[in-house]
Amino acid sequence: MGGRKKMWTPKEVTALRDGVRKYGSGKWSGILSDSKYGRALKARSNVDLKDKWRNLGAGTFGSRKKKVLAIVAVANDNDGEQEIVPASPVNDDDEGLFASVDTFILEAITSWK
Amino acid sequence: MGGRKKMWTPKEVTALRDGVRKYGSGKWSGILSDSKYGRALKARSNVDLKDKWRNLGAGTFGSRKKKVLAIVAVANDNDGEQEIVPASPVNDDDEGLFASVDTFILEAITSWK
DNA sequence: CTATAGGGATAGGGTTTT
DNA sequence: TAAAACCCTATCCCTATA
Repeated sequence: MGGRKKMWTPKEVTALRDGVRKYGSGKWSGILSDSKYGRALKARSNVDLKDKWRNLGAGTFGSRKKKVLAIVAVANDNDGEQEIVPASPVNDDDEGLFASVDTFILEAITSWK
Repeated sequence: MGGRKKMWTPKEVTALRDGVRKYGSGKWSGILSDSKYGRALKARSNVDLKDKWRNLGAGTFGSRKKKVLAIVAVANDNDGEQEIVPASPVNDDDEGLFASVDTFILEAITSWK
């Protein structure tokens, strides 16, 4: 029995949230029947949508303002070994560049936990 | 606060093994409901059974083996924009690049101490 | 038969204790 | 440091109801 739990991807969550905005909470089959959202949710059943929506509402994902928790990068050291290191802006001018990375990682974190 | 941990007795382990032999791995509540095995496992919950079966190392269930570290890199593209790219092959599916990179980042963060 | 809501169970990662 | 026991919870299952 491998991989019983299929974690929701940010893409799927977005499709679900957009679907609920259009059809309303509880219209799971309707959302799946919509080509725009159903395509991204192909691997999910109407019950799956219901369960995920319940979890989103009870949890902290919500619509709150998100905070950056961490920025990481992978670098090669002198021995050619790859390692994960904290990545932060070198100076103020770099903040703009890292902003998009922050958002990217933040989306990953919030969808993960 | 002493004695928080209740070590499993040989009698309990035997009941668990016999129960799994009859009902199968994953049927924890079923095992507890069976008078033959549930009696010896009265002090254990279904989650306890799951946890014990896992650290008994039985089969492929609940392997604690660590996943291969996913690697990502932060790079500058031709326009000078910063972006995160996979540093190892991505298994292409219909989720697209975003979902794949997202997974890499999640695993990187998970492994990051 | 199809669909949703709600309660319950399981899988897998994380944490604590020995 | 390792291993056993325990905790957290996203995901999945069962079933009453319409």
